[in-house]
Amino acid sequence: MLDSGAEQRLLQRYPMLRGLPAALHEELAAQAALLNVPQGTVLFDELQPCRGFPFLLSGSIRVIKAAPNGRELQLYSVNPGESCILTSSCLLGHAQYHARGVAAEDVEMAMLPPATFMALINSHEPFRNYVFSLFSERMADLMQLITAVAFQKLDRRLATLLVSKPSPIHSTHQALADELGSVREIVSRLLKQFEEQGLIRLGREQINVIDVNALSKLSNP
Amino acid sequence: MLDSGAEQRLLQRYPMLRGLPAALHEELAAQAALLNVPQGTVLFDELQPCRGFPFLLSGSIRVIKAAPNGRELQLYSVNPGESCILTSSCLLGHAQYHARGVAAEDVEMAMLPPATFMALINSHEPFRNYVFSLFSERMADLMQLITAVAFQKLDRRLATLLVSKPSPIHSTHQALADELGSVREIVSRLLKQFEEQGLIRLGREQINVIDVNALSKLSNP
DNA sequence: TCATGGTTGTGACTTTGGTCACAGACTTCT
DNA sequence: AGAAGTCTGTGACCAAAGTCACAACCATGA
Repeated sequence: MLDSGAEQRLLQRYPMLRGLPAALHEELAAQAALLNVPQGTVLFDELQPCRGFPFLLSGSIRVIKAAPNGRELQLYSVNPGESCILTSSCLLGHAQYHARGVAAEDVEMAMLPPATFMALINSHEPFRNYVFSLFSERMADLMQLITAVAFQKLDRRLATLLVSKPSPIHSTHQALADELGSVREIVSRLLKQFEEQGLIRLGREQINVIDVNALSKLSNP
Repeated sequence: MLDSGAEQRLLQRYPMLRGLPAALHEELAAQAALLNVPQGTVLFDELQPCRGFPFLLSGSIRVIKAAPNGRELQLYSVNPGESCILTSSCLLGHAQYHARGVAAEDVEMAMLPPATFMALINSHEPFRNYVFSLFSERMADLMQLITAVAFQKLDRRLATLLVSKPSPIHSTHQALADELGSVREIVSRLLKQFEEQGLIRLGREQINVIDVNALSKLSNP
């Protein structure tokens, strides 16, 4: 059940929900549940069934694959205004999750029960188009990721990661390794090389990008 | 324009197209174009816009990513009754292709213009659900592929590939390497090892799986 | 301040996969 | 039968990434 403040923010983040037919609008407000979850919470995991569709209002979610030996790889991250396409996939395919979702920061979201989500999809074309284009986007991301993992060396992928973040970057080498699907030592080593080449400057949990151009060239040669 | 024979076969392969409202049914029959393309044809490629939505009637399509150095990696393959979700993605996201599609055998398909596809999606719920579940399935496949590429050694991936095909397998080592995103020599070497372990028997363009159990265990330890 | 725990640096080593070069075998076509 | 092209086997070598072990460093709070 959403209060009117929450509903305002929902519509602001997700404008394609405006102009709903009255009945749907009622149902949306009545059925959605406002949730606050702290950073680090596992929101869903592999082999679990889906319990609903989340509209992210603030914070962000890392969607990752974890290997049995402790290594992990980030598939993508979800930000406010986007949606967890993996969840859509589960709901629409009546299947289970194939990855893990973790709150990267404190997260506030409006959770929609499956039935309401299906009603939205079926009766509101703007929302449907929104879901479709998200599918399309994520699909492209995943394919990009696959080629990166299959064909690109780690220094290039690391460079790509670095330029994709606003400098200065606050994260540990381990966290970067987890995004790339690699290990801490290798990332440390590569970062060191980048520093020696004058591309970045390293500090504790901090990376300053000095030469964006050179990094970009490395990232996309 | 479909003749009634082709339409029969289309409906047989794609039963969710039955029960269309008359107007849509007309449009489908009028707008769809029957195409025959020989093995090896590149049906679409990266950075091209989509020209339509294909219903595969016979044959199959390999969807691959090609690296600049000549290596390639198969993302998935499309068989009759399925659809090229990548194309849906393009059409629905108004974007371009992110991979290449090649006819693995001679292919017969009914090509739907974008506008007709959109009309189908928007007005026929069974078809829409079909597209959604395909999205869901492919998404799962891609995620599976990502973890395989990122975390599994090549012998395991090769074993998986071998058990997924009906024995005897007729293909060259190069073709297997292209499915895995690796190179011929490595695949030859691994196959040799498998043979020495009594898991398979090798012949020219032929692989007989001897010990499925052991291979499966390798594939999924 | 001292202990603790998280973060980083680093060297030695191993494994895996890729590259190169070339030989031998088989197929097909003339 | 001979030539050309394709497919396979293989050894030597290389590079990238991962593993292990350990030291040093920093921040925090007891």
